[in-house]
Amino acid sequence: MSEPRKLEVLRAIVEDYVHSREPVGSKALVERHHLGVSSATIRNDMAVLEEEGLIAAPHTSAGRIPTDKGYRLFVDRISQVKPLSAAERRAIHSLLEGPDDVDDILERTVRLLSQLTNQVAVVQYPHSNRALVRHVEFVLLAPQQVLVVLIADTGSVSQKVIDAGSDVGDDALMRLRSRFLGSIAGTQLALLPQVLPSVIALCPPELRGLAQTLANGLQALSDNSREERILMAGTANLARSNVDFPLSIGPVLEALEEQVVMLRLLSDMGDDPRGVTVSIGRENPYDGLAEASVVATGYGSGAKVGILGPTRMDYPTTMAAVRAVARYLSRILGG
Amino acid sequence: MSEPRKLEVLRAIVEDYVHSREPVGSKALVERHHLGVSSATIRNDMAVLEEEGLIAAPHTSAGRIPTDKGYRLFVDRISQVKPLSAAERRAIHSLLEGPDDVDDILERTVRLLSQLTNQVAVVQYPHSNRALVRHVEFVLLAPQQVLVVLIADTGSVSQKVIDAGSDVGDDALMRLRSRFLGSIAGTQLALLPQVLPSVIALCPPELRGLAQTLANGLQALSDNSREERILMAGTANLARSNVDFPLSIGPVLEALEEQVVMLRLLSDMGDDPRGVTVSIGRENPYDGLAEASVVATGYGSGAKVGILGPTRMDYPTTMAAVRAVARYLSRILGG
DNA sequence: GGTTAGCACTTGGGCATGTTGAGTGCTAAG
DNA sequence: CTTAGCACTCAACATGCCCAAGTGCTAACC
Repeated sequence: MSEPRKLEVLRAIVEDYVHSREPVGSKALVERHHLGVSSATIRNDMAVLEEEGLIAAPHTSAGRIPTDKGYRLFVDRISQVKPLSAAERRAIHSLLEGPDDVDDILERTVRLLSQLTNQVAVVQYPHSNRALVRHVEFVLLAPQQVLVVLIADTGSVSQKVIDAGSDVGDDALMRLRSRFLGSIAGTQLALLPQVLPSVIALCPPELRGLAQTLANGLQALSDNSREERILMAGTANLARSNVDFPLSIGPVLEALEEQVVMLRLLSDMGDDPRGVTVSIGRENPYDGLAEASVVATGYGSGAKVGILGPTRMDYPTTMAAVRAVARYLSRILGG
Repeated sequence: MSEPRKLEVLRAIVEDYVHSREPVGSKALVERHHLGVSSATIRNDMAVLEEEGLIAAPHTSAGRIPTDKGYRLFVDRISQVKPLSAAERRAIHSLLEGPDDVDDILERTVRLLSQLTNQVAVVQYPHSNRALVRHVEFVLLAPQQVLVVLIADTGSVSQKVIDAGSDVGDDALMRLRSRFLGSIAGTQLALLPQVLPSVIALCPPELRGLAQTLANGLQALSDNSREERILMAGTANLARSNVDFPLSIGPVLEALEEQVVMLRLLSDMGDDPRGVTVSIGRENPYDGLAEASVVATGYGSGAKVGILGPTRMDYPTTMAAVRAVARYLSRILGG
């Protein structure tokens, strides 16, 4: 039995199964793909593949379906990313043009990606490490409540209401605003922790308490504001592709709702800058996603875009779509 | 046949069916509810109810299930809102305390509501009609791109990137900022359309073009920023309660993703300030929701909170939960 | 009049049984 | 190493049967 043919058989099984959703048998295989051998030979090969844990039979006399491990091998060694169709390229082009809000762009991106792949699309807010502080605003909402607004030069705006603990004067707030603004405008968000203490130190003693509170607020905003959130679209696709497995859809929806879960999932996936990363079925740390795969990649300065779908998915085209969308996204939002 | 008993029978059918998910027959009915009559009598009553279109039989010899019309009658005339349990009251109390962001509060609200009801919870961003302009900020992102930020005294922050058409100077922007701020700080968002033209008129001619553009931006922000968005949680509950009807879950997810659909749905539902409004099954304009009901009510100054679930739902408790949550929300966010 | 008991009738669901066809594994020959 | 052939397995489908739940109706009852 030749090694190349064995891989060819696995490829054929994966492709047929993804296409038909049904276990594929040896006879059907030789008919659909012109491997130059008989079904009996294929059967032998399949027996080997099964022994190696790459495929499995749902019951004694049914065809085989790929295991997680089988998909893994397929993705890593057999498949090659399919180029997108011209229509798809055009769709990406046109949908992502227009010099709009970051939020707008991301929203359109997930929609587009979910339509291209027929899966659930997910995008993480862009990392703002390199982003610079463009503006800071303190707004008094109530005697003890201050709204802290942090605006980056990327156009991202984040805000937070903080509790001052004691009454705050409007003038004090103004003075602090100028101080903060003067000191931190233009610095990288990531450097705030190092810069803020010196700002506080320079404040007149009577304002220092408030300054500290505000600094904490800014700190929190720069840490976890945007980049810790995700946007998604296309959950309805779950219902469509999983007509037969309604059971598993619940846990998946739960996972999708837990932003924390999705964020960990995305960031745990390596950061290969050239290609997309795939996490298949049980490779996946979260139990609810045992029958799901995630295809994702980084964009811009390290945030992730990707899709989530059933393990039985068309990896080559999906990977192509994710990669293409990520590239455009990088281009639009700047590296 | 007495009218009151007929209603009593309908009530019993609804309650049993909601509880058991199975068509309910005449015999089971007399056993579980001590109506003082025999099953034969109930059968006669049921025949009448069926004639009136309030209940239906899935097939010749099965029990009856309520129709949309039946639920309608149940909700309107028979049921009375159940008081929440002490534990539930406490949950509402504790989860909604904490003087945080509007976004935070809303997010916690939908989570809470979805847990209380085991349905999909939906909340519309609060109407900001009465909100006052607290602050305005123009930030230059690129030579021709300006970020317009509008901060209301409610703590709501909305932003938008606009294209200036020609290069913008930082100083010009500063001057305009002061002008706008001086003129519109403290005015109601809703009144912006009337106030903005006069601000522009007062600008020096060379700035008027830019002023107009910025004013348009502010206008757009005040119109459609927040109040046209919704937040939701608990989509996983759909999968749980609909174990038997996996078919219908797809369209429902689609509807939920289309914010426009949900917004229309919510605003089309009357605005009875005292009670919750219920829209049952096909009463619902959107086809995908033919087997779903929406229970919603207004809060604050007219935005909606509510839940969406299968027509077969426990209306009394659900309505109670929605009402209670809406009340707390009104209280926290201020009328 | 409304209510009830009794009974014939309908029908989906469960179960045992049989049949079919796809698919396998194995063996022996090429 | 490949292939033909064959016995074997087993889900899926079909058929027939029975049962329980539930109905609708009629005739008696209060």
